[in-house]
Amino acid sequence: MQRTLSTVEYSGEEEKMAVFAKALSHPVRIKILKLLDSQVCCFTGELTEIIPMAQSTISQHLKALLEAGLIQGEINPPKVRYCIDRENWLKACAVFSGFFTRDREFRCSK
Amino acid sequence: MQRTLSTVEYSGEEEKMAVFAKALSHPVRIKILKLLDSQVCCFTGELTEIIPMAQSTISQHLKALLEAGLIQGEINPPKVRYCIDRENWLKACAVFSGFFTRDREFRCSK
DNA sequence: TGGTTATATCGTATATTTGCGATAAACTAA
DNA sequence: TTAGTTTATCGCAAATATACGATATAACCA
Repeated sequence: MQRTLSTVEYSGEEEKMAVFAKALSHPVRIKILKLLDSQVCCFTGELTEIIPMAQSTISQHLKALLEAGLIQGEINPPKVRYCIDRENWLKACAVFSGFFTRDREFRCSK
Repeated sequence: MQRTLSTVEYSGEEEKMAVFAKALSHPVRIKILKLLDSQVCCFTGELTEIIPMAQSTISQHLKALLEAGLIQGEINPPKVRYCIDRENWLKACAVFSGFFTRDREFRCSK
């Protein structure tokens, strides 16, 4: 990609929100988060049984969610138990709520 | 990309949220929405003065926001006045709030 | 040690996104 | 009609995302 010399400046909030939004920009990642949030499942294997996608693809999506900070992985050999990263979940919730409601009313509780 | 025969099924909510999230997955689009929301500017030209990016690139991002339904464009020759699509804005707000708080407390007002 | 299980990573192919300059399109004004 | 203004679209190149199968890794058990 060609790029100009001048770079656009973004606030921390804008960049953080873009990272969270990118993690949420694929429906299968939303589905995974909902499954984890509802405690229906925790292990990768359970996800691969529910979602008809290659195991490597699921693993790739889990990595994306990990890197965005939305989930945590706890190694439980030979399995890995995934769960929502509540701290960042709240952060994401606050970022989106703040964005959509700005100077207007907003609430975000656990 | 290779694809298996079986396709993953997504709910309307999951797909709608992914579309909104994708629109929000680039910091410059977040910045544009914030500028439009704060009424600081409305015309494409004003955005190109504030954001150091090629006019064609800004126009491209505006198109992405239009297609996601987050903004509306009102032709005012030879200019185009952009503004937040409040109806879909509220829809997006509800989708994200619902997602992040699920069975827990949540509020989303204009 | 070797085999099993669960998950991650690699390599690859294709699709999509992002950015730019150049150009087209739509309209106004002279 | 012609020129000017503003915005959209085209064409291209580079980067990133998405999906898969194959393979590597890590831990356990026999």
